Amino acid sequence: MSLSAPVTPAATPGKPRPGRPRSFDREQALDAAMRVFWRQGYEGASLAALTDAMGINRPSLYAAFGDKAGLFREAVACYGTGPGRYVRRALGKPTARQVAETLLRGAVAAATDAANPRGCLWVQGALVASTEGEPIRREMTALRDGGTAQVRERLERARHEGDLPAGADVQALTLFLVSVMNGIAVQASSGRSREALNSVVDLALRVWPA
Amino acid sequence: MSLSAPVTPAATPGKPRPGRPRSFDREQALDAAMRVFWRQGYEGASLAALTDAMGINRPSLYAAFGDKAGLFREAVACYGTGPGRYVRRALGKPTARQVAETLLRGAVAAATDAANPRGCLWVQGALVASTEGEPIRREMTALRDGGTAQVRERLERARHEGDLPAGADVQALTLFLVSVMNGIAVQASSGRSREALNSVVDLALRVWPA
DNA sequence: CACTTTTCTTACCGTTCGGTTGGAATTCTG
DNA sequence: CAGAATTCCAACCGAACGGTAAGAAAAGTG
Repeated sequence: MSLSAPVTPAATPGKPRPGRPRSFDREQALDAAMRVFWRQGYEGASLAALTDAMGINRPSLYAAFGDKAGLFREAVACYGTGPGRYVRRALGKPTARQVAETLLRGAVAAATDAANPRGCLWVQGALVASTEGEPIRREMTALRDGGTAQVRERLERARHEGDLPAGADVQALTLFLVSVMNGIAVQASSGRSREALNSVVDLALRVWPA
Repeated sequence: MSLSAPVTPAATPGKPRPGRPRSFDREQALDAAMRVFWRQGYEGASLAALTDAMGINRPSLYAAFGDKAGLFREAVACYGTGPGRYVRRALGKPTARQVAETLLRGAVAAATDAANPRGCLWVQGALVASTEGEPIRREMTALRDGGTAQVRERLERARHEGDLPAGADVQALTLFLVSVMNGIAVQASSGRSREALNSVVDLALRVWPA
């Protein structure tokens, strides 16, 4: 196969360090791992499935990412700057309604993107776990709670800015928003179409005060 | 321990059959298994965890339930006649709004019952799975889809009965309802309080046309 | 009391799990 | 080129996985 590149190309040409350069692109491998965790969950994703998708073997994985939990954490972070980046975008929108709409439409888009697994890694990555995976499950719960808190703070600000009615129940609105997003993720994971889920968003937005 | 009953009591005194009677209550063991699947999911629940919670050993489990998948299917059915029985109750309500409210309040109640694991077995029992568990995951998706279809048919009927506006988008309303229920399940599984989730229901019901 | 039927118990089966070891390969440094 | 540093690869580790075999134990039936 004279078509293939040399067996050991410097994947990240960055700076010349001593020692043999790694033969794979770390970010690319991480992206592949993210998709496996996305489809199979933290515990369902076996090392064999991961290394297979990443195109590397076990010791390389451990050298680059520590262990399975470390790889998962990085994959989740990678999700946040990739498919989940709509959350940060939404929080920067000028009005509360735009925040809500961007969150909901973004959740639908991310969870039904044909180029990716269906659903949401934050939700289905570790919704339940065996006793062994329990720490990771708690981490994911905490991560989701952190996101929820950011949304609540954003809406709180909107209320002070008069962007939401003074009497609006920000806590309830936040939880409603996040719950619908979670429901959309479950539905998308079950195969529901993007159009169907956007009609759910249409209805959810009717709740919005302003 | 003279307090304990005989080592092998006829658990289901029903009809005297030949052979040694089983020493455990099948329904009680099934209930215990259901809780383990509920907490850990289909794949996360190990045979060791199951037999431990059920108070029986492996061969007894296999004799009574076939295999792990068979036990899971029975546990899911048991959930339907137990914690999930609110769905059937909701479908029998006279008005569409009562159907919706019973579904939503029931979802909150079932997912936050202190006597049970948090969340919803239908959702978190097999939301994702490894390739090995994929058939079970599909079964659960189909089961949820079946429930969704029943809700849609019920609302369709309500529309024909004039209980919903003639122009109401029944499909969208159904999906909205089920999505919010799913979101509530995810939130409950993450530890959200019953009161907080009932405030989500309050908001969701504001969408309701009638 | 045998005899049949069913369940219970112990111990085991092969496979897969997450993780590691040791040496060959590949690079930079001198 | 020698030597240090790092990675890659094959093979392996003990533990846990789902599932089963074989025989002892407990009931009904003559």
